[in-house]
Amino acid sequence: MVQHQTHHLDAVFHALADPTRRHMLRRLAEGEQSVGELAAPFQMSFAGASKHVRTLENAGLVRRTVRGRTHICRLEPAPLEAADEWLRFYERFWGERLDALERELKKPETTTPSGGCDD
Amino acid sequence: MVQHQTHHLDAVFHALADPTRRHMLRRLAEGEQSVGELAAPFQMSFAGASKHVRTLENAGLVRRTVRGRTHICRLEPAPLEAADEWLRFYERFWGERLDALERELKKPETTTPSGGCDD
DNA sequence: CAGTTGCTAAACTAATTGGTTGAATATCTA
DNA sequence: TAGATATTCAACCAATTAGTTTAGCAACTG
Repeated sequence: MVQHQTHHLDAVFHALADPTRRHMLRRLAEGEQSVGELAAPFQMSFAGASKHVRTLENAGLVRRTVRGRTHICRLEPAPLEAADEWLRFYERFWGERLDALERELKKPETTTPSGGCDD
Repeated sequence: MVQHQTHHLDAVFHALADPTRRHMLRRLAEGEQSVGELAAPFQMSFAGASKHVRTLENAGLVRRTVRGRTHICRLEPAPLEAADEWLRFYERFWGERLDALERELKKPETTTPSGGCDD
């Protein structure tokens, strides 16, 4: 099983907390993109966009392959899955009836059903 | 239907990008907590923790009711659902076979199946 | 070879962040 | 009323961030 450490989530959520970077991920969902292609839609300087790609890469959301002089990026879904997993802990709070979940949660000392040390 | 605007996600993901705040949310999943109770487990100053609660509140993740001199916080799941919804767009990238999804994604000009203007 | 292209690196700025402390406010309690 | 409790507010600091510009480095192209 993949270890979802807390500082991973820090980086992942932080990377997602920016519209430019989220937009880049959406583009990458359509297929591989060079840094230049990723940067193109934005007003900002090329170097600026390149830094966004870098933070995505540092968060593990993007993997880069250098082919010639162009850097080809592709989506790395694992950290997104980790983030989703974290979020889904709260799934019962939406959708479900509230009184039902209150009963569920009042069961004493069932600290974390998923048994993790994550926060 | 709830409108999930981009700046909402900015604030939500940013709020989640901090272990202290994620920890607070976990505590709130067990039930209502006062700001003091939320602050207690942490080394930092009370005012510091109070600021974290505030950012959670600003992101819409926490709702506060003032009862007497204590502020009672409870979890507000809607933004978590919005974040999860955003993440689940990428669900096919994990779990699913990769070649299958490549075929799916190569369907030309199906920009965003969920039909939104979100990023 | 010279020039252009794709990209990173470095240095800088302005704004934001996470944290502190000390004071202010309001509520409960003796 | 006086004091303790629960909390925010304001001012401040150090570190980080998002952005810029300029320069540099490979790798293609003629």
